[in-house]
Amino acid sequence: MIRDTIRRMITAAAATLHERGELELPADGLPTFDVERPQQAQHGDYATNLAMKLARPPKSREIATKIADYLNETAPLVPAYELVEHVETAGPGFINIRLSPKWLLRQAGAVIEAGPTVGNIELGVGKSIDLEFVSANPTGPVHIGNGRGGFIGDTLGNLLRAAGYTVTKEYYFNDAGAQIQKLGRSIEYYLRLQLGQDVAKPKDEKGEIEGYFDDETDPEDTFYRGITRTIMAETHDGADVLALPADERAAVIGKRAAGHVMRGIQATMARLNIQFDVFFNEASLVTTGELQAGIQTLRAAGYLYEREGATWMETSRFGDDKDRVLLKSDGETTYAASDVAYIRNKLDRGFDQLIYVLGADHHGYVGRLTAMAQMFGYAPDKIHVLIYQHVSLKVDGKSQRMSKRKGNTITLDELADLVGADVMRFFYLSRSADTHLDFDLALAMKEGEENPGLTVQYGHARIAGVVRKSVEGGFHPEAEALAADLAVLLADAPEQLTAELALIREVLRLEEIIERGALTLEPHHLTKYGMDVAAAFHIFYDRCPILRAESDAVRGARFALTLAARTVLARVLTLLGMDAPDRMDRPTE
RNA sequence: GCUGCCAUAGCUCAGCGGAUUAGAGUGGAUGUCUUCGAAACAUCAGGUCGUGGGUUCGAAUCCCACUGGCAGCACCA
Repeated sequence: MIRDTIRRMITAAAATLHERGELELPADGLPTFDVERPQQAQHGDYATNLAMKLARPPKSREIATKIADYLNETAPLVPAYELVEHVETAGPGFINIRLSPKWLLRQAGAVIEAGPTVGNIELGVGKSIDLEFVSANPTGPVHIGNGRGGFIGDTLGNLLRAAGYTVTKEYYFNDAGAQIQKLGRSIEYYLRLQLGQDVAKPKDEKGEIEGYFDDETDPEDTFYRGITRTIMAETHDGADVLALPADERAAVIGKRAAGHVMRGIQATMARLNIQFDVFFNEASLVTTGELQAGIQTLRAAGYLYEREGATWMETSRFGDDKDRVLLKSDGETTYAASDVAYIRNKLDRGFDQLIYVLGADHHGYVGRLTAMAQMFGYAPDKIHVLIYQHVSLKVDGKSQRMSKRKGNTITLDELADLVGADVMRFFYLSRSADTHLDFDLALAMKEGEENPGLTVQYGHARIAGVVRKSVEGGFHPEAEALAADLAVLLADAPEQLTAELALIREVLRLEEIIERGALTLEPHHLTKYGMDVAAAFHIFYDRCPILRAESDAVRGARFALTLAARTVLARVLTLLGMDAPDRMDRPTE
């Protein structure tokens, strides 16, 4: 990576100056310093604050000058530093590094040759990560809130893979426990209704209606009745299941219904290109005995105790704010019990890190998860929890909490029908996970027509169009590009050269974007970057004729820039889980 | 009460302790197609970075308090 080279160069310069006695360093060596992209292009390609870390102004200015002078002397002599054009100092002691235009342009070939692996780095090579996201209960369709976790998780996984990690994308289905019974009773109600029986909706102990139902105020909401029809078709109009003893009935129907819901969720995920390697079922923890084994282990380790008839685990010993109930007073396991078994299952699979992408309503989970890992003897820093803030729905300019009861829930499928998967992905991924997402449907639909993400796709399609046209005209873009010497572009008109250099600079930033996204677990930088690359290409395209370039040599060089841009745009779109189209339908006037 | 998150242009949002002009998209104004795709490009207008302190040579960025908003604090899942 370019930035690493710059950093090594600066470090070496400081060391050499120190040996010569021209630079004082603290006893514990070089302080940590930043190598960053200045906000303003006139300050060069990279800037470092090393001198300011070593001393305060005005002394920092002296140090900066010493280092800059040294670099200017040595850079031309060291082959590895050929990327540097000039080093200068500015302000309170910044060292600004300007890259060589010739060197920059010549990187295009390597980008094209890297193809779909462009931007890959080795940050995580040899490390494995389990990445869990969505994990919505199989009791109903996934809504636009679950979608946020889905898009963030999926793209984060892609990003981590690009950074070299081995990533398992995982979905945990809570297909055991009370909510499945509840689902069973709800479907049983609909079954009996279908059969013309006189039944009432199921109720809890307090006599309140409890379960999962279609919204009766919305004639299009037939989700649970649809599931019911499917089950009727499978069970001789329900006869097979309704004949069961009462205590088994809810479980059997619930399990069957949950299976259908799960397949529906999987279809929704597939449609949105949210990919998973593993769909893990909570129920399997029971059948394999892992649930009981986990409890045994904790008991043997002395982390369990009885209080008020229930069995608790001492998670507070490991930093959780309170202890958690493992077994209820009626002997049933809690959700936390499954969590314990599941986290152990994951850790025993040998992952170096477990990442959870969770909604803001789960932020109290962090302490509990790390405590659980420690109870099994694993280090707490193996657990990383990425919290995304909630999605609320904006109706008539007012945001309100989504509520099935109020009939203002939107499912992911409904939204995908309206705007399409690519628009959704870009819309969601443009925002940091920390921001509250007020989903304005009217705005999303408008953005669907005029979406920044489409500009990125259009950039890719536009390039594909140029390539098509070139081939039709008898040219060989790829061969010409790889044979070209881009240094010929240095003779271009200033306005053109500026656009060409801006484009290659943008293209070469991909590795840094991937590194940053992987280190901070923030996939949203990719969308911004995609727009930057697309914009750089569009400006280049506007100023620099490709096919009609003034000479064969210039044409070849511009083919190289064009194909490098295509390579990076395709990669970014793929990381974002979007299509990289070769053509797009023209918008209607 | 305790914990986490948010407040930046009309709107939706970036902004990785820095550089006398804080960015993008969108919306507004005005130009640019007999030319490789105008879903593009160019120019202009638009901001007390919620408020008040503090740390620092330097704060939208770090710390504290406050205001407003969201979420959580179950023998629910």
